[in-house]
Amino acid sequence: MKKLPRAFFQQPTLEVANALIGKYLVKQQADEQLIGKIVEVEAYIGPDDRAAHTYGGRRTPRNETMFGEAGHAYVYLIYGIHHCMNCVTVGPDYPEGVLLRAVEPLEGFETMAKNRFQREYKSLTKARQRQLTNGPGKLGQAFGITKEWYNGHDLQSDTLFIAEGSGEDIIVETSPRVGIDASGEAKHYPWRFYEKDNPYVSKRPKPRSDE
DNA sequence: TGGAGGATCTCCT
DNA sequence: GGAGATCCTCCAT
Repeated sequence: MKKLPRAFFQQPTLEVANALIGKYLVKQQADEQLIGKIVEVEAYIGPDDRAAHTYGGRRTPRNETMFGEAGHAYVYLIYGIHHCMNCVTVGPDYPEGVLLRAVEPLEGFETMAKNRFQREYKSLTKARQRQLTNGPGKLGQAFGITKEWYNGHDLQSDTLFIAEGSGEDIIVETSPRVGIDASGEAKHYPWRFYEKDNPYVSKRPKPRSDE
């Protein structure tokens, strides 16, 4: 399992987002490893991006991590319930990052099933199995990533990091982002990246534009 | 299989 | 006071 170096995250945000598809999210939990292949992400480029928490350089206690060094985790609470994980990119004082929207479980199925549904994996329906990690809040819960423990976490550590993938060929597609309808121009930016035809991708892009 | 509505923290108006 | 980078349950097809 080869950890991605900090230099990877210091590239331009859109390049990092594109390159993250197919990489592995790894968490060391007790004596078990949780591994998920990243299949869907979104880029958030603060200063110019109305949809970002850091639009216009807005700086609050919540998003302080985004202003720090690249290669750290920005974990925030959304709707008061769900934890979502981002990778901070570029560098200090450039509040940009990539939201991890979905992963495909590769190792640690039992732990993920327990974290999500308090059930054994084999007792889950097919639909539930797919719902383990096919959304930003879901993967956060499956991996046990909370803002209390992991906001500001250095991804060079051994407990939570991003690793090189298998090297398989991956077809990456792009689309506008999800869930940001009220964000003006930025909602049209094709800053969502996902692996073509992967069943764990959270949502299919809309068949047609509704504009 | 899909749409409506509720849950409940953080920040802005 | 209200909306949000969401997800779950319930109910109707």
